[in-house]
Amino acid sequence: MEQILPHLDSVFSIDCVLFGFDGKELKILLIERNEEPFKDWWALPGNIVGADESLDQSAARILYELTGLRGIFMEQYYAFGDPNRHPQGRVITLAYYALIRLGGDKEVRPISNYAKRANWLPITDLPKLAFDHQKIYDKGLEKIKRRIKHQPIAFELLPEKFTLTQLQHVYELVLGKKLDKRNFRKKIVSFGVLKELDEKQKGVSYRAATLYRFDKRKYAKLFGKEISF
Amino acid sequence: MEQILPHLDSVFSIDCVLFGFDGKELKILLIERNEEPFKDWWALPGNIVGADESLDQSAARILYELTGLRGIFMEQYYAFGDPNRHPQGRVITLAYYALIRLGGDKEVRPISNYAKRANWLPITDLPKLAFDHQKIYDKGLEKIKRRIKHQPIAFELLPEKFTLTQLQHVYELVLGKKLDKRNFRKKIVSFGVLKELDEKQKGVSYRAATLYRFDKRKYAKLFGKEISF
DNA sequence: ATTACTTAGTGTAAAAATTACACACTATAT
DNA sequence: ATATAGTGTGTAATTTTTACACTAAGTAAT
Repeated sequence: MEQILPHLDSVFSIDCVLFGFDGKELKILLIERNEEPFKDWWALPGNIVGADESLDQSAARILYELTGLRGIFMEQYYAFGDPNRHPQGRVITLAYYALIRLGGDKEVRPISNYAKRANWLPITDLPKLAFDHQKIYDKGLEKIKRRIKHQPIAFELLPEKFTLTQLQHVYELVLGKKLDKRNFRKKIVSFGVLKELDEKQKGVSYRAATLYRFDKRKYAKLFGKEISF
Repeated sequence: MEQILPHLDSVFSIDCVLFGFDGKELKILLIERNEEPFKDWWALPGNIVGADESLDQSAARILYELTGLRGIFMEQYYAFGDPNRHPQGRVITLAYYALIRLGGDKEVRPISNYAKRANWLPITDLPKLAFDHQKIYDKGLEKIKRRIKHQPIAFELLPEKFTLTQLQHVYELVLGKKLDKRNFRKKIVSFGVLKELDEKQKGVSYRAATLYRFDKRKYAKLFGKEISF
């Protein structure tokens, strides 16, 4: 984000709310700033849009630099441009959210000159954020709440193969409320975008659940029809 | 829009899709450009964001300069920033839509140095647009299609007092499909945000319909509950 | 005053979707 | 074998959505 302050009239940046799900909690990736303003505060990762980058490319780059991940689902959702949102000058920022399956292989590796460190923090217990980043985060959460009701974005937070209980768990965390198990299954299956696999969950000390996969083909065919939770 | 091209690395502008309803058709306000690039083409009105303006303020100013109207409902909906979207340099633009009741008092008065003239053109018959403005418009229409299903924005296109048939007409034009009269009335009334007036339509050569008004108070009370069409 | 015309305004039955709700089954661990 | 923890399933009641057509009210013309 707003770490660099060239003497231009205005700066255009992108800030990202990276939502991660580790099987248990919904988290976002925050960086601890190493520079003024807001030194030592937690902030959303962001950066200035490069001269030859599209907006989506820029967002993907920012995410890559911070996590080493590519091919992550990201979407812009709101531009913040209050003249006073940055204490040192005019910075208009476009917010993106990203959805990431955590807890496997890849570690977050914060290699950034303006960040001390980066951490996945549960959204249920966030620190105070720098700039207007609380507002940006709030709007991002709002956005995915609406999105998850109509678009198949929940799968982006899960491994390729998942159980229906895990899927329900994602919905519950994002929507912030409990859902009925039987009704949830009935509905989600009725959309016809899940493929039931001949495979069971492994490594659990109880009856293993059936694994499912999101079937992009079927979804593409449905396109136009509205999914609705 | 992008008429001025200072020698900056990047320019940040706002483009507006002004939807107007005159009781019959849904129209948008387009300007005919007087300068290269795209001289003589039709384009969405837009301008560069001023140094001390918020984004919403800037959008409101652009609308005011073109129409003389203030206090119009506007909302940002998408940022377009392809590096090649403007032939002469990097211009990132944020798109707003506005909803305007046409056909009364106020005339559109295009006083702009870069426009020959401005015209309300029916969305059913639009000319080719400059830059990527077709894409911007398409996305704007998409946006209000979704919005009108969940938020009470239809009223912005109507006079303060309107008939249910007029309201239905707005929905039909935006959604691009016919709706059933009885079901429409049942539903819209069931939301409980309309106030039936003791007043009838005037100046029609047939039975006058009852007038209604959008009741902001009632709507505010419902806030949180979702309207759904 | 009669008539023709145009839109307003209304109800119901069938179908579909949503909700609320509880227990037996399966696998593992001890 | 037993305890434990989560899987997986059905139904009835309610609500919502859909499809559908005629009478009433007012205006205009004769």
